[in-house]
Amino acid sequence: MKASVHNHDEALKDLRAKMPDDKLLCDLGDLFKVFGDTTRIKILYSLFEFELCVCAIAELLCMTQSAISHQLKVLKTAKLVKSRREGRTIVYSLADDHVRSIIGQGYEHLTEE
Amino acid sequence: MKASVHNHDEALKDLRAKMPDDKLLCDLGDLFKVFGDTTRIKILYSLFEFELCVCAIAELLCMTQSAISHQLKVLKTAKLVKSRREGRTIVYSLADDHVRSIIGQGYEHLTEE
DNA sequence: GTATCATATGAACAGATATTCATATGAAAG
DNA sequence: CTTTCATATGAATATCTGTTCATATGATAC
Repeated sequence: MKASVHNHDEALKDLRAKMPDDKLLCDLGDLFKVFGDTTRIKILYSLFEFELCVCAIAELLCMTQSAISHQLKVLKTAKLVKSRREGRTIVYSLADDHVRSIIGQGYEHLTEE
Repeated sequence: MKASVHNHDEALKDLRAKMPDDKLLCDLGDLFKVFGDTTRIKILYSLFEFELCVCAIAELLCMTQSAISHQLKVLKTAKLVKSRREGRTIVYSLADDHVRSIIGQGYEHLTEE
């Protein structure tokens, strides 16, 4: 695992102490992985203003109900969306404002200069 | 592509007009995909305070120089890190503050309640 | 009850991706 | 100019992931 000869032990000793634990970093990666798919980004974006039922999202994005349902499950597991039954349809909405913030930051990074 | 019988054309007509174009949504997904890997998150985190050379990161994360180099290329292509030559080592640092903001928002989402 | 509508789910397959290994590049030291 | 050090890169592989297809669940209407 020794990748080099030159020494940075002093710098690394300090850094190692400050690094968050593996579990957290792993969870962070997993969270962003959820944002890292065009379909899921589109679903989240479509829920920015209104809540929508599954088939509305499917129709909007021109995709299969099954595909949307699978992705909604991923989003729900990550607590990015929540759902509510209304008769026989199930209505999804954003879970909280972090979704908007995170996407907003990403948007800024992309559009800036 | 018709996924249902019940009608939401009025709601969708409005929404369709407001959706950002596909290219942007795709780019957003691609950006978050870069954050969606534990190794890359660790690399970014290790650069939060100091700049580091490739072999320092490899040593810190107990990974191959090659693996780190490959991931640094991904991060650089996404403009999340920048590099500078210094003698025969190459020193990497965060490209801008969006990285910290985005990771910070993710962290909040995870640790909240 | 039975039929229909809305959604969920499991298995399977195709495409994407992270690491490894071997090697190439490129700078400094001797 | 040869050697060594630091990094980059290409190909190969094993793993992961998103969609599809078929089907199950669960609620309403008749």
